[in-house]
Amino acid sequence: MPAISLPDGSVKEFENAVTPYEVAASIGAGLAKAAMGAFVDDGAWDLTRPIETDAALRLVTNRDEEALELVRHDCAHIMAEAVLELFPETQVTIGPAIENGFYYDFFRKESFTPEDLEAIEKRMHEIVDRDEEIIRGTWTRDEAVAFYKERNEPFKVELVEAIPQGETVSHYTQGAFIDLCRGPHLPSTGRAGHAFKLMKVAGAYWRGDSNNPMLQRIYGTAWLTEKDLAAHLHMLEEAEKRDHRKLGRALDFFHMQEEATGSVFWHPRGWVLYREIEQYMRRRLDAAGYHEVKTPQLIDRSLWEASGHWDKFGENMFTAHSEDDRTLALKPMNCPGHVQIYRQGVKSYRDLPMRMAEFGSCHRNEPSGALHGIMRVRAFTQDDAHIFCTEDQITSESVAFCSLLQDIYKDFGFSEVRVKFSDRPDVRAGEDAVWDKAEAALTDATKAAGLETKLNPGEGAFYGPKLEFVLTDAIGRDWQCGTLQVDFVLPERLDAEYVGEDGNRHRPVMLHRAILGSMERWIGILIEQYSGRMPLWLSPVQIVVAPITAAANDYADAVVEAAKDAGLRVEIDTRNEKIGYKIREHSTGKIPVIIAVGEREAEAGTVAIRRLGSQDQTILPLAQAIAEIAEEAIAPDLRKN
RNA sequence: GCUGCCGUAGCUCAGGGGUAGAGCACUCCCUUGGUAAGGGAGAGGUCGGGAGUUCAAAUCUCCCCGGCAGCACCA
Repeated sequence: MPAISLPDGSVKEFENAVTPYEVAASIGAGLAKAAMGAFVDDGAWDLTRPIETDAALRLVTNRDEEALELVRHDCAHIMAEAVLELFPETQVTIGPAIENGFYYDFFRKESFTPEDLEAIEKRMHEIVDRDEEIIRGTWTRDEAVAFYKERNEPFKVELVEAIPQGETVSHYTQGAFIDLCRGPHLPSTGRAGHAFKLMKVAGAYWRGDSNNPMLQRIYGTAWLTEKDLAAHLHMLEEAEKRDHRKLGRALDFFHMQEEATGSVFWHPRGWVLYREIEQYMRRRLDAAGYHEVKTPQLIDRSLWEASGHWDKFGENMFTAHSEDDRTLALKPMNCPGHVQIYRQGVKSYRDLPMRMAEFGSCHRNEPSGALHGIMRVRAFTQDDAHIFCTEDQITSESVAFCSLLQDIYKDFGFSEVRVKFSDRPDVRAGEDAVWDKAEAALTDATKAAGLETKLNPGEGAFYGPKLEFVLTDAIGRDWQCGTLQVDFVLPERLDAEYVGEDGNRHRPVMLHRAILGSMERWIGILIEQYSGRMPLWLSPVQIVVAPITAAANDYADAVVEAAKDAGLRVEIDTRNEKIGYKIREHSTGKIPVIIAVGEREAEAGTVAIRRLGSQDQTILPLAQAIAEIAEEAIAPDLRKN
């Protein structure tokens, strides 16, 4: 006689086992209709699965976030059913709900074509219309193995065999389709609705391992309503327009070409932006007590062997050969170089912490499939620094770094950065006690800096735990930008030391840290963040002066001179075109300020200012206008003083 | 690197075994116009590269290079 307690605190008693649906119905017909799933004692539960003991029940209705996950997961099953109906020779593997939708991985010799996707999608709608009941059942592990062996489904067999002996596994049946699944699911296929769309097919390795066979993954998006679906598709369309690759070309910032795969040709405008960011960072680092250095591009392989990088990343390093038969490597990172500078002369504990920064130009032979615009390239510049310090200084240095990073991100307009905390991997160097210390120091630092972190278990570097500061691009892909890593290994390998207070030699700790990560990636993210409409202080061209008729050209020149004197980046457009044409062109060119001047302004000594994104114009005296714009164009760090 | 798709003018794209197309951009001429495209004329391409099939290849086949999406990778 189960007693079911509800979120409002009430308790309902039932004579026999009862399903969440029946509980809902006992409360009201409307609720029963809206119910899609349930949580029983905080575990996800099918609406039609009986509850046999006392339990806390929470119903999931179409208003709850969890309903969306149910729909998406059901869509995955419906897609698998559709695929099997249309292509019976296919083997199904795994198909979860994901952000914005779902996917299912299939094994089939022939590739799915775009036409196949259309047919599958059509069949999915039919399956929804059939409103097949979705029925939960259970197997023992051995029954499940036998079932899939008989069906000759090796992928499923492998999945089931990974389950411990003696455990019960659940399966769900809809129509002729049965799938091994933890659940829960909706009561019937009709409840999934029609607000879904298949998006793309792509390869994906079985169990995420590149040594395994490649499967075909079909991605779909699914929502509770058609309106939500349309909104999502519209959002994707809009996001595409913010793509930094598109905007980078359109705004004449940079280009890339075959002869230098994965490397950026910076155009004058893009380079202004780059330099503005570099200069800003340089000021921030100077103020934070860093010392900037520059280390060689080509370094003998022996140093990379000593650091351990040759062993681990040798295949991804570019090499050059000298006349005297030495192998030189184009530096893929700056750390070993910095240790060489550190090692010059004897260091005392009084020299620590020593913060060594470099805008380090690095080359890595990234796999071709990894390249992506200027976000993932083979030649890039890190805003890298290494802090050599004592173990006691780890926490304070980390705290200082985290707050510096946060402040800088805010200056660039990123108020929300996600932080991943990657702790000790299975294979690692260093004593557990050292790891305890390093992880504790990092944890303290993030807390002190007010950062919330998400644990990324076992994903730390082999030499230490790390923080990853992650930003998101226009269409929701994650990119690691900043990082902070605690390293006890390299100082040992490259023999860095200092003389302590006790007169003995000690190993310093190295904190590897980057704020922007790579200049290239940062600029890519920045372009997408602002849709190319850069803030005034970063904008390569801050003002375009557009005379309305040639009679105003002389006055326009005077305006340009005034702007230049105020340190502004200004261009003039004296082309024989109408003002409307010039406005349009410079608006699509994302120029933040357009100053139009005609004979009226020339006579009055004023300017007509039009801001990007606004239809309005403001008439101001020239000197006042320039002063106001110049004030606004001051970099955020200089503004603070 | 793997799977799939793609590569035609500066850009966006159409075409498709028999003389290479559009819009925008570009050049010149006319227009001096008051806030998101004034009008006209012109120039511009070995159809990513190589090999093959064919009387004939931008078009079909194969190899290579590059791009896109996802997976794998990311010191």
